[in-house]
Amino acid sequence: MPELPEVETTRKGIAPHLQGRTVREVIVRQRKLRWPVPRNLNALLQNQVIEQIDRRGKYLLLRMNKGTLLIHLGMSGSLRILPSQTPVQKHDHVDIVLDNGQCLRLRDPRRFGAVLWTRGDPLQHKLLAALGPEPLSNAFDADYLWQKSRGRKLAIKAFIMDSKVVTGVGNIYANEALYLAGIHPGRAAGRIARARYAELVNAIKQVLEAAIRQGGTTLRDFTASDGKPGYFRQQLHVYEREQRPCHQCGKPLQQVVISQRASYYCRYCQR
DNA sequence: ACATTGACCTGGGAGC
DNA sequence: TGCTCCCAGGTCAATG
Repeated sequence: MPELPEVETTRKGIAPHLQGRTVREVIVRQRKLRWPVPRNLNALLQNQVIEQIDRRGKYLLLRMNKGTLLIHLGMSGSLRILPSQTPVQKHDHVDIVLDNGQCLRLRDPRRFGAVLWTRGDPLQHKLLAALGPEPLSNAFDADYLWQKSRGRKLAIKAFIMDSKVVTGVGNIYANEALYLAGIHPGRAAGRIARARYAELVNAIKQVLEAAIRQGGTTLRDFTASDGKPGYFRQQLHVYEREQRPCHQCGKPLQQVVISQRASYYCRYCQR
């Protein structure tokens, strides 16, 4: 489900409820996620103060006094702030109960998400250490992306969805950014000029920023931590719009599969 | 080093 | 109603 804008929307939603609170109890109902949830999570977290909530790519970082809880939402994960007595539903796997009677509840039907504990610098954790730059940071610019693409033969769409190249760009926003930049999603990454990478970097930043402003994209089931959907769907130009008219030229949009993922584009506006 | 594929899961919709 | 098949906001590990 969530790409960077949905994770950032979640972070903004939960942070005010968590910051400065003490963990009273952790309840784990299902340990089998993408990686096993630590057995002793309750013992690890109990009585710790949640100091700060950060995001790195699609990971949420709950920084506490003795370490950091890493949360990844996978394809179908969501986090809610609820009164801790709220009856659990199917796929509610983890509760972090706070000292004010509220709890942070993870729901994840497909269980591709992750909840991991790490001491020391969380950015050095195995899963985070190799991540590429944040797409909204200054480190992510035309020079970086162009340099990185030299000699690469894979499709540009797969290239920008590679978390080692840039982190946080998933299937929706890769499609949208390539449309805005006028680049065909199947074009080899190494055969795109530097000037076009400048367009692409701008498009990625703009589409992510706009989506964050709208609270993310709800296609099927994404909700923010308050249960509300994201409204960026109304501004999608190509994603899940095959056969519908291109917003620039009016001709029907195409759908193809690139690197096993559905890809949408305009054959006339994207080269 | 790079590119491709399979694997992990459940739910919802289409088609019969 | 119910079965089977296909698809879905991710990404790591294994394989050439």
